[in-house]
Amino acid sequence: MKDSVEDAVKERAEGKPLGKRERTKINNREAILQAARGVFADLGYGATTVRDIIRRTGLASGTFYNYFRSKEEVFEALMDEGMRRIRPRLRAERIRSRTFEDFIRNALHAYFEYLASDRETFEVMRRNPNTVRVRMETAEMIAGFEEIREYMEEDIRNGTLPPVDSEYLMASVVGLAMEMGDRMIARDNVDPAAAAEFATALVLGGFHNLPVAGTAPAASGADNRKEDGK
Amino acid sequence: MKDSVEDAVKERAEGKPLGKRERTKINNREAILQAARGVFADLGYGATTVRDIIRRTGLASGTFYNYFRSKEEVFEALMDEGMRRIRPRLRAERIRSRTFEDFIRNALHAYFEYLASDRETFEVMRRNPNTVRVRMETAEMIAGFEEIREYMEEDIRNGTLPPVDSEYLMASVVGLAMEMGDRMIARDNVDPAAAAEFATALVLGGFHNLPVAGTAPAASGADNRKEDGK
DNA sequence: CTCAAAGTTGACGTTGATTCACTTTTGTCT
DNA sequence: AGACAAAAGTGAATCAACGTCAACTTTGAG
Repeated sequence: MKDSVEDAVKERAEGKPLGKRERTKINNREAILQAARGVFADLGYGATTVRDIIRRTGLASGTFYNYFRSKEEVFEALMDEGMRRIRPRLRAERIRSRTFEDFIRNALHAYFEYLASDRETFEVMRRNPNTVRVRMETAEMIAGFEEIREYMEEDIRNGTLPPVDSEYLMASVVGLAMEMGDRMIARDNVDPAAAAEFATALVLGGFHNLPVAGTAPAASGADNRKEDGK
Repeated sequence: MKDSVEDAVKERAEGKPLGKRERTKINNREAILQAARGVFADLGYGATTVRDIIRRTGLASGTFYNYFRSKEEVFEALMDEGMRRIRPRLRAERIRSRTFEDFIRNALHAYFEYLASDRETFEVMRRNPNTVRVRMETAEMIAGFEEIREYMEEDIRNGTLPPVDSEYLMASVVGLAMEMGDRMIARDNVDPAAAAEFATALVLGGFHNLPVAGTAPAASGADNRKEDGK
């Protein structure tokens, strides 16, 4: 396709004299992913067909299958890509955060900021004529969530965080962030800082009162009085 | 199919002498939904075909289309059904709850309780060989979420809840509950009470500190202490 | 008992998925 | 440079599922 310039740059940058074969392979893969991003965003995941994707690339239908086995795999690749971009940021925030509070605040900021910047990729999950939302649990995704959970466990071990159910806590934060993120993106003027602030306040305000794992769910005074005055 | 007994009961219960025509219509629809529940749970949403569903009912392919236009519509019907079962419970909790805290606590209990009881329907969203999760934003779903948001607005008006961004708050609670619910269901021994307690503590611990809507979210520094003491 | 309306059936034409024999491109070796 | 083998691209062909519809069956009213 259009080699020369970009590729030459790429070559030089990496010091590796990529052969033309390698280059087109990369280009084709990228072209497919790019096309897919667009089609998914336009038609929604359910409605797009492999052919819709190929059509946008100009490649032959057979070629597609040299790169991906199905549209699902393409979608997976896109999600993975997104997650791979976020994870290093989270890790960075983790490193520079001293306390659990810091980490949550910084991580949420990083997440909403990222989301706002890469809108298109994630709009896949909304922009659906039929309103079916999809989320794929790719290896990268699972690993990302698990990493967050591990940070929490660390904080439990070092006492910054009470010994709560780390899976639930991770799920809460993730669920909250994703759902809020969807709404944020849907708004007219996207304000990641505000969203992050909101989420942070909610999570940090509450985590001290969480029921402590292992203990009978009775403890932690503030709540769990199941309405019985009837 | 199998009329007689059940139907007779149904008839008597409603006082309406349903004709055979009406009855089979109901039965067929139910059979399709039932079959779909099973197939979705077995194969995952993406992989199931309309014909997989029909096959399990013994009906002819054409008949399916007398009831639903596509597998999406079936899925939608299933989701709607779930939501229609939950909403009255939430509404009931709403009525008997005096404060925002009460409502949140009771609603979360109701939700996790329900989820545990109707596992199969919602396992659709997990049990996926490919790990694609789907969620459908049906009219009923949207209305349900909106209803929750309205309760929150009410509480803002009557002062039980500070004037926070109700859409975000609703999204937070919903996202948190759904994600936690998924994990809860995946566990060996499902304990809705524990899940509800966890979620309640998190939400209620935090809502006092939420940034107040309308106020400029201006400062986005590492820590925004938004204490307008109310 | 008769008949029109309602509902069911499954074969059929379409469309998209996936394969694969064949062609073109690339890199290597002389 | 030229020849050749391996890699990659191509699109016609095959296959599966979709959704329709003309023909058939059941229902219920008269």
